[in-house]
Amino acid sequence: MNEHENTRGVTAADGTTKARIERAALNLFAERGVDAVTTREIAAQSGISEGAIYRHFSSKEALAQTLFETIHKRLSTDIRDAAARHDKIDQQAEAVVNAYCNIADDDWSLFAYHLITTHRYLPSPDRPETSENDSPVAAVESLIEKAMARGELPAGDVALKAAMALGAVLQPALHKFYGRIPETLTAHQPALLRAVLVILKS
Amino acid sequence: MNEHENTRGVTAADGTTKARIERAALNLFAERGVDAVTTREIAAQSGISEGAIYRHFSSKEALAQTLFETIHKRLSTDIRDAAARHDKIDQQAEAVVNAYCNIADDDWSLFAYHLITTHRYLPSPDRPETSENDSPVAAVESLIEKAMARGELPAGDVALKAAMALGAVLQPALHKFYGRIPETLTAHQPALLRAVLVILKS
DNA sequence: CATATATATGTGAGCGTTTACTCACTTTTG
DNA sequence: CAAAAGTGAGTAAACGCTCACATATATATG
Repeated sequence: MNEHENTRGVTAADGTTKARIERAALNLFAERGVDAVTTREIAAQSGISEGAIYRHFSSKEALAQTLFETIHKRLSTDIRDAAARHDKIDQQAEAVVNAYCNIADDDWSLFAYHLITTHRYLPSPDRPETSENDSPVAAVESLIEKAMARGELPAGDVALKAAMALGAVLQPALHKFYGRIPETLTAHQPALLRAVLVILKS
Repeated sequence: MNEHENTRGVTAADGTTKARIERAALNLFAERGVDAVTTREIAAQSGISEGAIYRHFSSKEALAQTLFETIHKRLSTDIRDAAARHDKIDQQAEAVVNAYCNIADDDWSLFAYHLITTHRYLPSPDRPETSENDSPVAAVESLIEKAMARGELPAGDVALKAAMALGAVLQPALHKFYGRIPETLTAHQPALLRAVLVILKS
C-alpha cells in the first residue's frame, strides 16, 4: 500500500534519535506552526534533551526546512511515478489523485505540514534548485502540458489549469485540517478525481 | 467598482494613525507572515512610534486578528451580497467569483493576508461566533445547499463541493502569491468561473 | 580478551539576543 | 486646561543555541 519503507521516521530510520526528533517536530509544527513551537517542546515531546537536537540539525529552521523538503520531494516523486505508469491523462490523473490521498491518509502530520508551510518556503527563490524542478506543481504542470501536446486536453494556460486542479484536491485537504471535513481524503477520491478531470477538460 | 468606502485603511478611515498602522502591518504581514514582523518594523513602516500601536491595539496579536476578521467578514459579506442579487446558481457563481477577483485585485495585500493566515485563525473554535456563521466557506456552502434544494445542482456532499469549488479559485490565487501566475486574478475570471461551474454540476 | 583510546552521541544549566510591551513625559486637540 | 494621542528609552521574559561534562560505542594495542 505504501511504497516508502518507513514514513514514521520521516527522514531517518525509525527509532533513532534523529527520527524521533523529526517526528516530534513534525507533529508539533503541523498542529501549531513552526514559530509557535519551541525547541524545548520538541525535546520534551521526543523524550530527548534540547542539546541533542543540535547534534542532528544545525538549527530549528534547518529542521523545519528538512521536513518541508521531505514532503515536497516525496509528493513530487510520487506524482511523477504515478504519471509514468500510464500514458493517458485519465489514468494519470487518477494515479496522481490517489497519490495525494494515500500520502494524506498515511501520514496526515506530514501532509498537513506541507499544506500549512508551503507559503513559507516556496516563494523564496533563494534555494538550490530543489523546489522549482522538483515541486509537485511542476510535476503536475508537465503532466498537463504533455497531455495538451498529445491532443488529449484542450490547449490552454497550463499554470492556471494546474493550479485549479490542485486546488480542487488541496482545498478539501485544508478543510479537513480545519475540521470541516471529518472523513479521510481517500473517502472522497471519486469526487476529487471527477472534479480534476472536468477542470482539465473544460 | 468597489462597494467599500475605503479599502486602504482596512478598518479605520484613511489617513488616521490607526489606519496607517493597519495598512503598514497588513503589507508586512502579507509578505512575510505575522511572526516574522516586529512591532518596530510596523512602527517604522507606518511612520509612527512603537508606543502608538498600543494606543489602538492591545497587542500585536490583536492587531493581526483584527486584520484577519476584516478580510474574513468582507469576503463573507461580499459573497452573500453577490449571491442575493441573483436567483440562479450560474449567475450566483459568477457574482461570487467576481467578488473574489475584485477583492484580490483591488487590495492584494489584504487578500494575500487572508490566504496566508487562514490556517492560523480558523481551526481554533475558541472565538465568539464570528468565524463560523460569518465565514466565506459557510456562505458558499449555504449557496450550494440552496441550489441543490432547488434542483439546480445534483445532490451531493455540500462541504466537499464547496471546498473543491473554492480551491479552484484560491489555489490560483496562492500560485499568484508564489509568483507562478503573474497576471491579475480577474484576467482569469472566465476560466475560474468555468471550473467552478463544472465542479458544482459534475 | 582485557584495557586503553578515540569518537560519536546525549545532557541541561546557562548565555546572549531578540522583542513585545510599558511608562513617564511631551504634544496635540477640543 | 483637561483629555487624548504620540514618543522612545527602558524592562522583563522568552527562546534559540552553546558548552562543559557524562556516557555510550567503536577502534586499536599488547
